[in-house]
Amino acid sequence: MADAPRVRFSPAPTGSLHVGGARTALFNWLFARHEEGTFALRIEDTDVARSRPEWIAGIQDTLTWLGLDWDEGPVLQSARFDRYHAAADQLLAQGHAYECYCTEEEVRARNEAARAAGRTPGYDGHCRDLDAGERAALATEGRPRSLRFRTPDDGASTFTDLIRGEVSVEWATIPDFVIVRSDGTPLFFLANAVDDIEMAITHVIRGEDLLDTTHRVLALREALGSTARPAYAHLPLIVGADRAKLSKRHGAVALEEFRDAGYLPEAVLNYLALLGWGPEDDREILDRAELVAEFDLARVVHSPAFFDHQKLDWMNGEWIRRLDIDDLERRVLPDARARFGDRLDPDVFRGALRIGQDRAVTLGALVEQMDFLFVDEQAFRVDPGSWERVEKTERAGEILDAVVEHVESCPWERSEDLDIRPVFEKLGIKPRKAMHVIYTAVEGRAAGLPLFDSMYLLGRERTLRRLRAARDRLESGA
RNA sequence: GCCCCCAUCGUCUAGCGGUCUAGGACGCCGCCCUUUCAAGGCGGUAGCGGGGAUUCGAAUUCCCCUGGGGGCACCA
Repeated sequence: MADAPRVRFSPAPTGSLHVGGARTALFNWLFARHEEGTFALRIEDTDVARSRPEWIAGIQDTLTWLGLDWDEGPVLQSARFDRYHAAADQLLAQGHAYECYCTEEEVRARNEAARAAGRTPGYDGHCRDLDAGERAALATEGRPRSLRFRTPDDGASTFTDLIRGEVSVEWATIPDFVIVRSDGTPLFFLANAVDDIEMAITHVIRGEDLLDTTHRVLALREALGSTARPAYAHLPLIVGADRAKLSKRHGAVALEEFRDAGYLPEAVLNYLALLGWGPEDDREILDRAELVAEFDLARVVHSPAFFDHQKLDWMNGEWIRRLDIDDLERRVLPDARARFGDRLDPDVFRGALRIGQDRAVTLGALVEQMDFLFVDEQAFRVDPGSWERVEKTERAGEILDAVVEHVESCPWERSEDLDIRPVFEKLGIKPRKAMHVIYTAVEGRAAGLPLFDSMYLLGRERTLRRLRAARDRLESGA
């Protein structure tokens, strides 16, 4: 067990957990569980200004919702600044880092000038080789002092990525970078390197957008005297419809949005796992245990994956169908209570779940579909688009009359009693042509829960009232 | 501009030199079922970016091109 792997998920708490972060967390977790290693949570909040405690809590809540439990942490980098300062002092003393007196504005201005001139941007080494006198002079001017890491002048940095194989880059193309801000706070590179060393991280699994930074972190580790190197695995990016890295402008990307819309954690987990990875066989629906059993970094694909909401929808439906009725009820109840309050009748609710489970896409949509059952009768409204269709339907009034007559007189013991197909048959109208009229009248929209059960759950009185209301409205042409 | 990564149906992917007239899934289309439909069943549409090279043989190996993406912050 000496070499049980240790991995970490290390988000920056500058927002809620989004799709890309969740996928990174998932792959780390799957790897740790499959290898029976350790999964740690580390919060990279070195950017104090942009980090917020509520985001830290939110990220933990979302991970918990997904069922991604961590064995260590959360380790907060903001509580470990002394470690980073010690490391910075060491690097400075050994000449791996130097004091830089350029202001942020100056550096930015020179970068922009370089870009405009068609030259490669990046720190130009302005303060790289100052002597003690020059440094003292700049310091007495009251200039801000940051610390920069001195990258090698020549040679190349090479590491073997578990997914991509050997990745190499010339040091000459990597400029010196800041490791301690002028306000004294450490930066990502430093904190990341120090913590990975101290936490004895063996495998770093993260997004491909960090591929280039790996060279810098590796150089830092070496400068800090670490002889061990973690294995790196850079996951392909998740992209939007324009093939660019997924972000807010692509729509729903925060996991909380999916949770609130009624996506099941099982489905989200399952879908995310299949984004850039898959088991050896053809299975698409896999539960947590199956994912853990099958997970293998070697099977992670190399190219970016498009986040397909449609496939997620399909998968969510699959997972909803797999729930037993008690489980389904437990998951939907809070939302239904919030929506319907006291009007929520438990028996009717359960009945609605039974008939709705078969075709539900999200829990949220399912609750919305049963709105007509719990709405205050005065507040019952018909969807305008559906009503338009009713108005265009031939003999709609006649159909309503006939159904009213049927509902008035038929037995009312079971939902089967409410089979109104014979009514259509008598009228010589195909149910498929005009059934939507009754759906709209009773449920308020053309597409909804199965009709006969719905009418039965609604009760004879309310069903009749709505049918008659629709009849009257049709007549008055309102 | 420079550096890096990537490249099979619209999308997610299987494929790791012959068994590929390229398989599965989502979507889409059609048909069936049916209580309209957003469920179910059956079927269909659709792809190896281009050019060289290696080889008896290339989706699979190598090179070039093209295309896409990522990075180049006192963000992470």
